[in-house]
Amino acid sequence: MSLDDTTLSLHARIRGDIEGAILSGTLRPGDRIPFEHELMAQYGCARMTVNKALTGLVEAGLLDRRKRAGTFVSRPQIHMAALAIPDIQAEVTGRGQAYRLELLSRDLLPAASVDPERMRPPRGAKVLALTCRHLADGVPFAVEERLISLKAVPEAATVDFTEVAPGSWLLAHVPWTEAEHRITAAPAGRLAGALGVEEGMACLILDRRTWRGDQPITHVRQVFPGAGFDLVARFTGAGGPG
Amino acid sequence: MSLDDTTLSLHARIRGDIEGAILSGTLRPGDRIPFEHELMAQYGCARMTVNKALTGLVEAGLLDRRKRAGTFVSRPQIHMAALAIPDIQAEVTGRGQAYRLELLSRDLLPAASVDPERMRPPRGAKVLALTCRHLADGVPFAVEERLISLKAVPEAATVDFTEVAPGSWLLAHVPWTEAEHRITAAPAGRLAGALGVEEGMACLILDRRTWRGDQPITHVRQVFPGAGFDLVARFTGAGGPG
DNA sequence: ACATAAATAATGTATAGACATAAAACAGGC
DNA sequence: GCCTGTTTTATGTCTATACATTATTTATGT
Repeated sequence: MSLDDTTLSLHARIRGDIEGAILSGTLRPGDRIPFEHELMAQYGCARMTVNKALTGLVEAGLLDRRKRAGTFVSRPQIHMAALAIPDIQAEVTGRGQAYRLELLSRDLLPAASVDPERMRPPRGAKVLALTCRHLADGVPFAVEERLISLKAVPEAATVDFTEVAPGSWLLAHVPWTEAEHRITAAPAGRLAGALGVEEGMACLILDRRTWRGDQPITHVRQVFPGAGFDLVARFTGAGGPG
Repeated sequence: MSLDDTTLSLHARIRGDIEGAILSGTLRPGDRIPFEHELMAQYGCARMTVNKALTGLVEAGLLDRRKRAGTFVSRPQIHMAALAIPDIQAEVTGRGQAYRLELLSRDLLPAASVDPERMRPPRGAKVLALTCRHLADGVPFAVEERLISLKAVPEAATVDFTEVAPGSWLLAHVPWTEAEHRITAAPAGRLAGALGVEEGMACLILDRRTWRGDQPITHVRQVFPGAGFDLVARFTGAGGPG
């Protein structure tokens, strides 16, 4: 089962063997895998080493363990895929295109005047409202309206967002604990005018809200022309297709 | 820092303390946390116990460790959010609406005739091609074109997909290791006609491909009318907003 | 038969110690 | 200064052992 082991620690090799057997289908959901003392004998190591491998696979969601009963292959239940939070600036420059940012508006709003559908900042907090246009090789390809709670990110008030895109800056500086994405298709309206597309053209709208604990950090609505822009999510892990 | 500990194991408490300090912002990205021997003294336990807590936080992506240098709070780099793979059937019935499936076409294709952009099945494999329409309370709201590699899922050839939606069946029966989603906005075209929307109406198109190892399992293109249908992805974890 | 108690067998947690490994710090020698 | 070894130090891995916990099995008393 195990391949080349010269570079791998033993617990990583045990883990890899079992993971491989599960992902290849040799071990199927519900199957019991050998007891710790059997794996000890099989690999000629201490129980703690086997235990470390199995504990890791439990955390990864591949195994379930029950005292006295044994260790079993989990039934796939995490039907999730990862959607990369698009860092527009990094993606454009990563493709070798020239990225340019235009700051169309910048306002400081009191918390009370913020649409609660978009963000519910704490009472009395100030909110920075930005409207930006993103250009690749001089051609506009995205417009974004963003709210940033200065209660959560006070440093944002002093950042020059004509140089670095607000999304890139936030990605690098502020950790979040919760995020919600909402993806919609809609005909080009008010915002899409700045993209230079025809009225009524199908556009992709990405709403993203992030929090740290209970505190809202940012809300952004990004509008992309439907033609030529996809959101791509790629995921490696265990689950079931649908 | 630690709250109630009566029910938690010591390594879990250490881990929770550090995780809490990171998520609350007390510890910031790049900060060094105490050395193992300092945490040993602080919690009055063995190094292995501290090590187990820290190793778990490394696997969770919250910490980075460098020999000789110490242990540091990770810079948010996992800019990912989870996009639930939509189980259309479960979602509709979960909202208390009546779900109905219409199988518009069912074909068995040789591997060679499959568009390689959609799927690259192994030579000689047969591919099941399905076209379905999903209805909620009698109203069509999604159309899907799906390919299923019978090499990967031979049982699919015998399933009656007029009863259970192919997505739901695959979710329950077939594990995958890799998935790719591609989300596009486009005006209603050929497929969207079956939705009963006007020509040119903005639609949301979701392409999903899944693999187990190198082997392709399924490709599906689902078309939703732009009005009234969002994809929502919610994620709890550590990262940075953008 | 049936409820209850005890033995058993698996995982869960923790320990103290040992050696390996890698990167930073420090020394010399040029 | 600059390069090159050497030492130091923190993490990485592994061991052998101990006791705790929990679900199952077996034994026991009525």
